[in-house]
Amino acid sequence: MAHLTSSVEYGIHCLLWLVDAGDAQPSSRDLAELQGVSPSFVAKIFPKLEKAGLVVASQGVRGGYRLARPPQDITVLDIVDAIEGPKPLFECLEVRRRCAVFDGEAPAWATGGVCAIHAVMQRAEQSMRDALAQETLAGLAGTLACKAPAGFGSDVQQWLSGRGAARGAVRAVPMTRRRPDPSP
Amino acid sequence: MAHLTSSVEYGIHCLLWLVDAGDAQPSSRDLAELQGVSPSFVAKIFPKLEKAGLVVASQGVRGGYRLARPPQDITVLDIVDAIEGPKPLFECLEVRRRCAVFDGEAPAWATGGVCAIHAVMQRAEQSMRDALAQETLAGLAGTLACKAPAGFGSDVQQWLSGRGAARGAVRAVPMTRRRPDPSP
DNA sequence: GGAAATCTACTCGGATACCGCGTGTCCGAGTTATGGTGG
DNA sequence: CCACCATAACTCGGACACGCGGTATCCGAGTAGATTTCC
Repeated sequence: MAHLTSSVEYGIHCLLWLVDAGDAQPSSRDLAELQGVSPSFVAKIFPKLEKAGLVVASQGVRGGYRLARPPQDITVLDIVDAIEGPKPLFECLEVRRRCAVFDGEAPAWATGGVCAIHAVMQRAEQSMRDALAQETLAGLAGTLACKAPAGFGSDVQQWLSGRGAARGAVRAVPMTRRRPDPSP
Repeated sequence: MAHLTSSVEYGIHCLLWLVDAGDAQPSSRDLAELQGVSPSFVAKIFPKLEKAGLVVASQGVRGGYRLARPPQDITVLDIVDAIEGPKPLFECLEVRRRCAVFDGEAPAWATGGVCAIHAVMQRAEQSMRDALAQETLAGLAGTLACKAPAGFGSDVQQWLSGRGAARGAVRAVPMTRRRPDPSP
């Protein structure tokens, strides 16, 4: 985890819409246009969520994504790790080894164990991870549901269902099958 | 604060050397060469520490830096904020306002208060900041002093004092003052 | 001998290039529903 | 009426540019100390 990027923000917002999506399987494009953000960019995020086992993908014209687990079993930390990868908050450069007083060879007492500064950073990172792990998708969705008026959830469901039903329903060009050649 | 950069690591290491520097005022160059890192880069970090009131600078050939406060009054969080500036861990893009269901104008219930996702990130950041604020320069220095053998501290002091005494002591070119023109 | 003047080396401090990562976009491979076609 | 098949649109998934922030470097302004010179 480096610093929390906008990819993480998009990912969490998308997964929140999936919590109440019902039987619809919104595509990454549906979710992007529902939120007014770049469809290409959202499409780049979802493969990471799928590899981490947070969502499952369906192929084809009616395909899309749905949550792989109940929302109460998905923490914000899971999402952050899935999108940003295992990058630590702090990378120790082992400056302590290069002290000029050592004359080229660092003694064992200087290189043993974890660098004290590194240890502080690791504790801080662990505190942050603990805080992120305490919040689940279900909890976030509940908070949002309390703020929204009663009919909003079904409005969104209708919007998504309408998008899904419209896929491939209208063919721009009517089918013009080339007839088998009737003559010699 | 974004992600903890190597500037922060260099800064903390330098300040730790200053804790036990005694009366010597090491220059940024001294501290860099003591640790085997780029003097130019270290020289770029210290002005930030000075503006934040963590160190005081002395000009001139025997100039250098010393701590502005007792080391027990300088926390790791102070150093991180001084070097990285006030950047937050997470910048909310206010995606919630752009929901397509709203048709261009977001209702008040959607924009009021703090975004739920943003709130989670703020809590996580606060946990990290609390962890960083619990550790002081004095605490870190004590941990390191326990690891090092008895004579190490005075060895470093001698190294720094030697550097300081050598400054400007040997003139490469002896002074050749141009005499006032004696005759017209 | 004492004091002023001068010079040097060193310091801090900010302005300037290089590079990697994140953001954003595009295009190809694969799959499913569709609608016509023939038996 | 039913089974089959070719088509097309849509999906996912990865490969390709652009821009910004961090890393690293260099150079100028200013000052304290050391040396020299004069009274």
